[in-house]
Amino acid sequence: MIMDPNADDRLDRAFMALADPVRRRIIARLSRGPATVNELAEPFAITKQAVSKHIQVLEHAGLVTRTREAQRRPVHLDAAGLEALTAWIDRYRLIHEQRFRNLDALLATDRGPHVAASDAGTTAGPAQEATEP
Amino acid sequence: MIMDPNADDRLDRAFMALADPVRRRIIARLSRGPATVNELAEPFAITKQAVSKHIQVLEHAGLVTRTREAQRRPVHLDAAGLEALTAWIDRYRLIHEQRFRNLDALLATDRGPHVAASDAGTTAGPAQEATEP
DNA sequence: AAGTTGATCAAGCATCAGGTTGAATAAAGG
DNA sequence: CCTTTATTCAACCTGATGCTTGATCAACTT
Repeated sequence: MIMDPNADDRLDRAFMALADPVRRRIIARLSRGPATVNELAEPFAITKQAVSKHIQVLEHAGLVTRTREAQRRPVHLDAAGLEALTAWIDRYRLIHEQRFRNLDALLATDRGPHVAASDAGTTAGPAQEATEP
Repeated sequence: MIMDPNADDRLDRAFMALADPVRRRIIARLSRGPATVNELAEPFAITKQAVSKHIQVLEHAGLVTRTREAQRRPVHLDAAGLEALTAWIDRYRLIHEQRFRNLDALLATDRGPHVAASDAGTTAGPAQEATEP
């Protein structure tokens, strides 16, 4: 698959899209099946134009897709877009946990660790990085 | 400082915090161990004040914590904060996939599905929701 | 053709997020 | 004490967001 030149922008838009409670509720609704703009706008106290904009944000973030059906444009959830986010988060969660396992192993074998915890932290990694591996 | 009783606000801040490439790179760095503001600011072409603000955003979002150590304030990753985000995303990803499994089962037993796919979608859920279950 | 429904475009406005510079605080080290 | 180091606070600018109202487009319905 093609990795678009700046995957950063994709993540920017996706995380930003979920940083709004209205858009999160739209995602929650779409997880139960596609819906039109009117249907999606119904629970909210804002105009349909505003909801339409929210959907455009979600679409541009790669979290939803749209089809044509007469004059309606049903919105569908795109699970792959969500998965990209959990993939990013989980990567660093796992690196973080791995670091703790390494530290635990070190403390188990080496007796007499009189260094502070934070000091041990700064020297735990072999510094293998560039720009978001 | 009072802890807001609104879980929405916490998700707002957490997703918003990750919607910035600088803050994501800070998270990536912290996954390898704690670091000070100066260390975190070094790879960036912005001022330390700006990085300090970014760290405050991450802290307010519950993604990092800070300790005191002489005049330095090492920043530590808070894995629990990240986990809350994957938990939110995965919930709706799973609901979405479950819906597909239900739809597949329906199409396997019921012969004669002449309705459009999107129409089937709008009637798939029994509408059991309030505000983000 | 005329009207209705569904959704978007466009312009305007209030608020906020990210960045800067400059001054202020806090803890070490002379 | 004064100086250096590490970090934050305060004021300010700029551009983006979220929302509104009013007009426009596209596809049915009659």
